[in-house]
Amino acid sequence: MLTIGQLAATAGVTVRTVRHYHHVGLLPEPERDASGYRRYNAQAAVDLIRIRTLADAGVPLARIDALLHAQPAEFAAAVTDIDAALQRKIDQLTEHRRRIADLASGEALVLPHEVVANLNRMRDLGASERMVRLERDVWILMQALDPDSMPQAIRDKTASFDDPETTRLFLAIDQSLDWDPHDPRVDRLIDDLDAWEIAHERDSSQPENPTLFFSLIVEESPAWQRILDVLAHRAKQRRTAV
Amino acid sequence: MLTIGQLAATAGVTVRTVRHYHHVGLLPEPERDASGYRRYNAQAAVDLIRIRTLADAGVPLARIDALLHAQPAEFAAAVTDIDAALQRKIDQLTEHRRRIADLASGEALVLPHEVVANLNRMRDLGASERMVRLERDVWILMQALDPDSMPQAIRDKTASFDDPETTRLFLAIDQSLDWDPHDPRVDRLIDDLDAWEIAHERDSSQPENPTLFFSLIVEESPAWQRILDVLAHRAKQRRTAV
DNA sequence: GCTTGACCTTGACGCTACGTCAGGGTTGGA
DNA sequence: TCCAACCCTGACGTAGCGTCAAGGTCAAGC
Repeated sequence: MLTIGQLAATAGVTVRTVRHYHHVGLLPEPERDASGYRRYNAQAAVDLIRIRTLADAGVPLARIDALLHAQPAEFAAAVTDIDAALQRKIDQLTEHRRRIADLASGEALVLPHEVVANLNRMRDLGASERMVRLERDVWILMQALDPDSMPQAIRDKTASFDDPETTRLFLAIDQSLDWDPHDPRVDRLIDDLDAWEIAHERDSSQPENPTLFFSLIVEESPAWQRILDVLAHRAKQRRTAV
Repeated sequence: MLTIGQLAATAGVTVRTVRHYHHVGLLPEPERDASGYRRYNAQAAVDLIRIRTLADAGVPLARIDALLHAQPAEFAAAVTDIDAALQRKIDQLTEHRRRIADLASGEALVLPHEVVANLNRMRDLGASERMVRLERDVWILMQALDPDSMPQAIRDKTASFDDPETTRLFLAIDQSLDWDPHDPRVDRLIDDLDAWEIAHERDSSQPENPTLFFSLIVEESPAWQRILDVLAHRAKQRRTAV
């Protein structure tokens, strides 16, 4: 007669594993001796070894019992089924590895290379890290909410760096984030931006749902709360006038 | 401001997922409105999307927070580390698939082909299913406890089928399992087996720890309890005489 | 004003296969 | 008699949420 430790050693598992199999009903509870110790016979050792043979092959515990008593045809079907499940998991993990490989740097985080290049160009132009992060977050939101408009938006943005006036405004925006909303410089910036919008009205393709983009910026800066409000108001007036 | 459902939809996850991230501290709890509802700003949406980008790539949740704030060098190191962990899992599952493929039939369960062939030959000779199962279990035990002696044991067993007397005894053993221990046929069988043992004493390489094998048989048959006892007694006397 | 359906809240169990204490009794050899 | 090594039950932890349960809130239609 074997104790639980001897049985476990025979099958190459831990004592906890044997008790777990009792708990889930995979291996029947044996008789107890006078002190309450479990006592196993040789058949239990054989049963446990057969269970481990399947478990070591990745068969879920819940299916092992049925498999041990299955006819060859059922057995083969179940094995095929389990093999397919294993393959699915492997495919999933392989996909994870592919994606992990794309995560070259923390900032990139699967943003297109052109966007990362644009962000770096912003840094070269003297933009603050805060502005770069804000811009990055806008791109992240856009990719999640409106991925179809990404290619055009990227082209527009890249082209904008070739226009000195746009670049100048961009840097002014960066500076203005910390201004008081009623700083007179804010009013001058609004005028400049309004003029710029009129000049570039042809390609004013708004995102589908601009609310989140706006709030992302507004959350960062009270001045920009006012700037966006005033600009929206003026644009509305223009449309009404027409 | 977004409700939890809107936030979840924005990032393509379930509400439960967002709450889970709050619970583990991955995403900070936002302000509540008058009725106790969570209210999120756009930054929360960006944060959640960044979290999911990593999670979708198989990064464990516990490591995501550190990764989001990591410098490029740390980030690259962590990514390499996580990639290696994924590869280990893939290798493990691949090994499972290899083993699963070996489980051609329930009876085989990774017993060597020669053993399965022997079991089938036993059936052909007229052995009962019970005897076949008993023999199979002995092989299973031997493979677990004393795999080194398997090849020789298999050769011996295979050869034994070519000896008519051994085969006759084997079938007699099968019959005897259900006999009463004091049936006179048991005594004649003991004499026959004793004579056989004497004739084959040269290759009596006992297994290292025969206890489990004996008990496997004894558990099945009271008659065999007596047979093994008597045979062991006689063998001991012979050794003493020498 | 009332109903109804969709949405929100917290709390808690379930899943997989055990690992790992905690707290306490049993055995066997020195 | 002591001590190490073993046994017992009970319960929490793991990873990442899914899925009730039981109840409050909101917005729209009647």
